[in-house]
Amino acid sequence: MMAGSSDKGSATDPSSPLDDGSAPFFTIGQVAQILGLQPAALRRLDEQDIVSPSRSDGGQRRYSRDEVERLREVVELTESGITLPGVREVLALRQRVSDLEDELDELRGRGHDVED
DNA sequence: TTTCTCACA
DNA sequence: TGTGAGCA
Repeated sequence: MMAGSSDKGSATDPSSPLDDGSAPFFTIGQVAQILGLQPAALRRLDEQDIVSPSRSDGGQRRYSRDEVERLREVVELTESGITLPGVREVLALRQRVSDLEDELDELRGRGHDVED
């Protein structure tokens, strides 16, 4: 049998920061390439508070995997004809729905009667 | 070289 | 929204 303790160094750790979607960072140029946008477009999104990437050495933007996924939703909405302020409203509404759903689930779990 | 901010069209 | 100038 194979001694299962030879390989598996540290490439598939389910609890590694490399798996935390929020650990890996991309430069604005990489994100622009992935989303097919111009670096200036990513800056507009940051200026309009649609996405808030972290900053690293020198104050350069650092986009995490989660930020890139959010950017992808934003570009889809903008390409649908929605303006940036409109996208911001959609994102806010989506978050509001998730928050209310969580609250609703909590009320149900406590045995409370949820009236519509 | 890349990214930054600021400004203009 | 895209591009340019000047800087770190």
